[in-house]
Amino acid sequence: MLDASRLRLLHDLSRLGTIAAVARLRTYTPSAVSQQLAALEREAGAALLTRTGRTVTLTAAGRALAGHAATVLAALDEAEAALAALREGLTGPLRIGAYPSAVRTLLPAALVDLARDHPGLDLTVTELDPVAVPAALADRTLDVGLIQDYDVAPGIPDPALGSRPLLDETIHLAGAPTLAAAAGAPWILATPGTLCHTATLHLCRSAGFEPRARHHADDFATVLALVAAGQGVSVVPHLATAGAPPGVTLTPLPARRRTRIAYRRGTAGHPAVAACVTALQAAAAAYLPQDRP
Amino acid sequence: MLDASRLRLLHDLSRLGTIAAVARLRTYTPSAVSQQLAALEREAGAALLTRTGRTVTLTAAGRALAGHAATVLAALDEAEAALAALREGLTGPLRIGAYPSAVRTLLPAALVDLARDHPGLDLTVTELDPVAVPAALADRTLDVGLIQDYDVAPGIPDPALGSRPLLDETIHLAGAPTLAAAAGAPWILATPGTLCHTATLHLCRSAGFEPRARHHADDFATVLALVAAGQGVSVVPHLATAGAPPGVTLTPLPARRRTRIAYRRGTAGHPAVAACVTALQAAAAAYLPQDRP
DNA sequence: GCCCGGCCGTAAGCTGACCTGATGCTCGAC
DNA sequence: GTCGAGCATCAGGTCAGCTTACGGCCGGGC
Repeated sequence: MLDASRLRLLHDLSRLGTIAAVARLRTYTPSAVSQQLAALEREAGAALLTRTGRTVTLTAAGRALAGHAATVLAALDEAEAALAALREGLTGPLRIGAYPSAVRTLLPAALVDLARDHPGLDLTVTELDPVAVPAALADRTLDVGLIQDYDVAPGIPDPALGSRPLLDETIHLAGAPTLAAAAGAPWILATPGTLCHTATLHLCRSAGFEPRARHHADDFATVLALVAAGQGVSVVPHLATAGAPPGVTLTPLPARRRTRIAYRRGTAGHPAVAACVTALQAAAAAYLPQDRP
Repeated sequence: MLDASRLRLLHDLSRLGTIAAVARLRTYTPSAVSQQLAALEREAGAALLTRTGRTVTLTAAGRALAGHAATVLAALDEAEAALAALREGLTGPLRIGAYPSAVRTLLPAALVDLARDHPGLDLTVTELDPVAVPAALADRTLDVGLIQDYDVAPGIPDPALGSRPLLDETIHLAGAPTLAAAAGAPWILATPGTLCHTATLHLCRSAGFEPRARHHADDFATVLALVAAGQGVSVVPHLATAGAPPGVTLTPLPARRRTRIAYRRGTAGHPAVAACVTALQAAAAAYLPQDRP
């Protein structure tokens, strides 16, 4: 019978690409991972990976088996979720990943609720960009994470993840009355590669111009402070406008940012995940009434 | 992470009922099984079984986990089937279970075809009653098995198994011109517990009488020999009438026996299983034209 | 062109998991 | 009451699997 922990290593390899990365993720030595994958090849009776250059790539059989490994791992997730659902109280670790502005606004209320209702839970919050959430969930570095989706740059849903809607916010232009007026102004952009950066680019390009970057800041509080100091213009979602410094003009734009709470598909039935989803949805509902377009 | 081989032991236990039986099936000592299940309980964080009298029963958590274990094992089956499908030639063991009359009639032709087309296959045939086939498939004692279903006593399909139709035969009364004439005659019955025995009982009872058993024989060739010797009457399916001794009157009855070829759901995509299914269906087609009602 | 760093595989050695066999207990049947 | 079946625990030996150490290979940088 194929070994599930070896299948997990293969599944990790199919996402990460190198044995060394898998070893770092699982806190093994690369040697151990290499040996386990070699054993899996023996079990499978087929070559699963080939050395290409100084790295390895999966063969067709390797890719096929990695796909089936995802199914097996999801089934194991479901089994563990079912066990957790049968246990008396909610206990154990729950690792939540969210982007900075959510950590400051939504998370505190949700964490208080969760800690009050389920004192046995061991909550850990990690701040990270939404684009890194799917990988972190697959890595089992996170159990729950907030992902985003701009209507101007819709994302493709990950088939390994389930998700529930959380927020649907208006995007505001900060520092200028209209997008046309902001076209020539200096912009405050996020670091390239983040979702925020690409969404801003999409927004400006669909308005017919390329933003001229002057400053780079990921934190919206920092961004708004720079705008208040007259250092440039930027776009911020509704959630970030709560504590905006006075004197910053905010103009709603015809663009929306949707936030969803995501989890591995197999853990959908896990009571801790379900409790976290409801707590976050309750916290989001407290913010929603302020953002009716 | 839950261990798949331990989950398999739990799954076995849920079907077999005792740790000793699981140990016999897996050729372990009961001590090893007991230790592995104890380790699974530690992993699961819940009591999975309780001692009741001198045996054990599953708790609610144990039953739930056993159900999920079936899902995990099916996913592992599918992964192995996918690997086998990618391999060059068909190799490896294929264990076929069938009832005696099929072993004599259908199997030889199918085995010849299979051995010719796939010389790498290691074919093993086991003679057993259809009622034992689902358990043997679940035990992994068999890979493919013939199951039966009388329209007078329809069976309930096993959700863990897939199947394909193979034969649909007329049942013949042997040794008497009509069922009414056979009511008072001595009967040759199969051993109680076999599907054949219960089907005969159903047939007689729906005709309004209880068959009086005189001889017990499971093999239809033996049954027909006894009928030819004037020792009693019996019912035999079409497949068994091929080499009937002369002088035995055979009367078609308004009852049919359906034979299906069954396999574990996860192995549906296994090329060896698929090849066996097609070979048996081809062999069955050679018998079918003789049995148009 | 050459060196260096990262990646992968193999060999050796040690720790720990796991199976066996023995022992003791409980329960049910005769 | 005795016996047998079933299960758990304990001691002991074996083997899988990890780490460490080492060598080969490729690609980028000076």
